Amino acid sequence: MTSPSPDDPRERIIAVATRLFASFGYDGTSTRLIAETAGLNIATVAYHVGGKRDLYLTVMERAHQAERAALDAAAASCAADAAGLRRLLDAYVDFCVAHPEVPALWVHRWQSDAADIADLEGRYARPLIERTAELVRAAAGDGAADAEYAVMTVIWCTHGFCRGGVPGPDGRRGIDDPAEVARFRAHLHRLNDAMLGLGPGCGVPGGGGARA
Amino acid sequence: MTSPSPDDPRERIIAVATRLFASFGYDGTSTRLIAETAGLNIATVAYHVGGKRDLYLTVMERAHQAERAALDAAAASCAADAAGLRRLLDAYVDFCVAHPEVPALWVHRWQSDAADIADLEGRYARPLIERTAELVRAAAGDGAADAEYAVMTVIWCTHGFCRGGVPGPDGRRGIDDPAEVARFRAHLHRLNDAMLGLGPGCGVPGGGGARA
DNA sequence: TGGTCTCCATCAAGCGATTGACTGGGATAC
DNA sequence: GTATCCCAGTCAATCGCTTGATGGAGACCA
Repeated sequence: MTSPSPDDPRERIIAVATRLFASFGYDGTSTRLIAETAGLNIATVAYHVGGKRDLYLTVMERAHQAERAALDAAAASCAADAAGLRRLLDAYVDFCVAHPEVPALWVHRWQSDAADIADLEGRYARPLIERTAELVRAAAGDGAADAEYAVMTVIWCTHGFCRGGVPGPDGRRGIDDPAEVARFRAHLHRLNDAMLGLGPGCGVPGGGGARA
Repeated sequence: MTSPSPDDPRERIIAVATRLFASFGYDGTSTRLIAETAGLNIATVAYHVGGKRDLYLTVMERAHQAERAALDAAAASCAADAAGLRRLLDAYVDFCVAHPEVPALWVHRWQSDAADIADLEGRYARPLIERTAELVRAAAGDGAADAEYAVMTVIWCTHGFCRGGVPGPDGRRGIDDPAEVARFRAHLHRLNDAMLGLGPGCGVPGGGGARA
C-alpha cells in the first residue's frame, strides 16, 4: 500500500478518475482526460494505475469499500428495531449525499454483465442487502412489506434522488439544496415506518429528522 | 410502438439503435455497430437518420412518446382514488417490463446536462410527474406521503427493478421471471396504499410499538 | 569529495485501431 | 430521365496503450 498523501500521484489519479467515471461513464471518460485533469502525462497514469480497465475496477472497489465502511459503522450502533433502521437509513442518505459519485458509479455496474463487475456485486452489494433485509425482518411488525424489497426501495430511492433529484419547474431539485434533502429524508422515514408495518401515523413527529 | 413497416430501413435502424443505446449507452454504441446490427451500410444509416446525435434524440423522443402514450391511455380510465392510482401504477409497471429499454434510456438522460436532453425532460417527464402528483393529492388520506415524492418513489423503484432487478444468491432476479414481477408489483401496491395514508395501522398511532 | 551506477518517476512521441462523418457512384423504381 | 436508395472507400480525429529518452535521488567505491 502506498502512502495516502494527497500528493501521491496514484491517489490523485484515482480521485480524478472517480469523479470523471461517475460523471461521464466508462466509455465517456478517456484516459487522456483523466491524465489532463490530474495534471499528469498519459504515460504516467499508465505507470501508476495500469490500464483503463484496471483503474476503473480500482475506482469501483474503493467506492464499494467506502459505502460498506459507512454502513458498517452505522450498523454497529443500531438496534434491530424501527428506530435503529431509521438511523441506518439516515447514515445511508448521509453517505450518498456526501459521496454522490458512489450511486452514480452503481449505474454502470447495473449496466454491465462483465464478470469483474458481477464479482463486485457479490462481494459488496449482496451481503449488504441481505444483512439489512435480516434487520428489517427482525424489526417488522404485522403487515410489514417484503423485507428484501423494502431494502431495495430505500436503495433505489436514495440513488434516484442523489443522482437526478426531482424534476421541477426550475430544473431538478436535489442534493445541492439542504431543504430538499430534508424533505427527501422525511419521505424516506415515513416510507421506512410504513414498510415495517407501523402505519403512516407512527412516523417521526414533525417528520424532519435531517441531520448533518 | 407504431411501426409503419417492419421493412422500413429507418424504423429498423431506430429499433436497433434503441436497443443498443439502452444496453451500452450513448458513448458505448458506435454508428458502425448500429449499421452492422441493422444489416446496413454506415452511409445508409446516415442517409436515413442523419448523424449519431440526431439518431439518439429520435430514439429518446420515441421512448418518451411511447411512455406517455401508455400512461395517457391508463390515466383516461382511472379515477382519482387509491384503486385508480393502483391501476395507473400497474400500467406503468406493465409498460416498463414490456419495454425495459425505456428505463435504461432514462439513465443517460439523468447523466446528461445537454440542453436537448433537458428539453425532453421538460416536455415529457415533468408534466407526467406533476399530473400524477395531482392525482395522488386528490386520492390522499390523512397522513399521506409527500405527493411528489410518492410519484418519484414509484418511478425510482420501477426503473431500479426493471434495469437491475434484485441481487440474489443466484444472480439478479428481475423482469425475466414473471413470479418476481408479481412479487415486485405486490410490493408496489402495498407502498402505494401506504403512501396514500391507507396502509395497515392507519390512524392507530403507536400501533406497532417500536418508536424512535 | 568526486565519480559512477542503478533505480524511480515522468515525459514527448508514436503505435495500430476505431471513431463519426463524408464522398462519388452504382442500382433500382417510377 | 429523375429521384430514391444503398454501398465501398476515405477522411481527420481520437481511442488505449507502449516506447525510448530524460532528470533526480540515493548507493557505492576510490
